[in-house]
Amino acid sequence: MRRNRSRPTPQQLTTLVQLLKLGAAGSHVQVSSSRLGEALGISQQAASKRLIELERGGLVERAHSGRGLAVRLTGAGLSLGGSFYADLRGAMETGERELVFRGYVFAGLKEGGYYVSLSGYSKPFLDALGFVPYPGTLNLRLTAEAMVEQRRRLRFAKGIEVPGFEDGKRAYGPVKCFKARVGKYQAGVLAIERTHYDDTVLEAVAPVNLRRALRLKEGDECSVEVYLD
Amino acid sequence: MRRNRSRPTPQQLTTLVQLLKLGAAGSHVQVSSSRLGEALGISQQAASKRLIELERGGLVERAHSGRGLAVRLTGAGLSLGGSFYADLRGAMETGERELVFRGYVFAGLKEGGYYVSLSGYSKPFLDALGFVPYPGTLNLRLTAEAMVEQRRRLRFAKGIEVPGFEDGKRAYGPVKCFKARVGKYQAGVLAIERTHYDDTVLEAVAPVNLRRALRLKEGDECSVEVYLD
DNA sequence: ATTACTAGTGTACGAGTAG
DNA sequence: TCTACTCGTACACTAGTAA
Repeated sequence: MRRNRSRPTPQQLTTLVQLLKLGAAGSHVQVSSSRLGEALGISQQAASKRLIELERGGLVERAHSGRGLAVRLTGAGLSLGGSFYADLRGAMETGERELVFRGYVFAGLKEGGYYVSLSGYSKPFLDALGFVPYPGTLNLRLTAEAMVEQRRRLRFAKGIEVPGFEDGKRAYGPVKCFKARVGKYQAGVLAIERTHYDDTVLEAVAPVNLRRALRLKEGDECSVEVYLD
Repeated sequence: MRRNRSRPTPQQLTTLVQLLKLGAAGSHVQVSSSRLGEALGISQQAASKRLIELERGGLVERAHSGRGLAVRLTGAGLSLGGSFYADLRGAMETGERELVFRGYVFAGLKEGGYYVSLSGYSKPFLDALGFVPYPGTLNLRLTAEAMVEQRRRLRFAKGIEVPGFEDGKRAYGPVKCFKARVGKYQAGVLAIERTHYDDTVLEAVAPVNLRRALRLKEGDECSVEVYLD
């Protein structure tokens, strides 16, 4: 006996997820088998076959439409994708909702500090965190491997989105942040993700100059509580 | 040429997700290849091979431990699982954050009504929705297929968890609900999921007796706004 | 352009089994 | 019990190509 046929194959599942990413959840999405294949890293022919298989299994509706296909998940497909998503969310969001970081104060690259200093971010930050940040960040260098791993969780946690803005000259993108606490001060942590290198740095903002308020010097140890929601 | 080897195979991905569900994100998890195989719907031998492949790819750490194996995701594995999750979340949470339901008032099975009438739920509901519910629910029968599909989204949306309680005799489980509005009244919608049949029913609660307040009779049409977050 | 057939091939699988 | 080897097979894939 091969496999319980009532269970979707990994191929079916990943194809379904890809279709969800393409927006085939609510309404029909226009997709060609070559584009789908490209997105999945397989050939056009294999993508075509996968769609046919998904249709056989009652997971998608498939109709020829102009140059390509119009595809939409059926109720069964949505159920499958939805429970897969719900399961994964349960797995990813398990654990503490509050992370304590410990690291060492360092000057940093003033990247976050630059953004916080822009007056256009004041209102968005007030809405997101409940305070207007002091124009400068407290940078912590994370050395312990456990801390770096913990930092990585912030990449994939939802966080709070601070919307971007334009000032006429250029546009400033949205920033993901988290509510936090440093010592007795209400604070926020910025999750600006550019490179994997960033996982050793934690950037905190607060209504006050944290460095001065807590009398922190370069290299001092410091801890930050981050609230995941 | 087969496939771009830098991309995980569907098999690798689903195995990784299963490991995440088993809690291999933060710390090592004790798992036997047969149990993993069972969870994945494959044989013990295949599960063993998949773990070896994942280790080869640098996605998990694997160590023999007593009777079975101790498995943990590496940084690369967490990154992969995390971005997969983030992508899927983006896909699933796309669309309106506010759903408008339209259906017909009917007597219902009084299931939700029974729960709301229990005094032990009063405080949890107050915390979750901001009001103590009138002991009875307004039941809407959804007939339009679009409404039923929309109703299905509530199954997989996160919602607000109303914690359960014990009253000495028995324990009452947690209930998922959403903030909502019926006419001019602040309300809530209960998402008690027992069977797929439930997707044609929407159960609303409010601080007042909605049926009386809105002068609704059996079979009257009525609409409910549900807020997904 | 497309979709999707056919043919041939690599591989993931289950079964059996050793350590 | 466990893990994980070998082996034979079923199948998902790529390539070629028709419509």
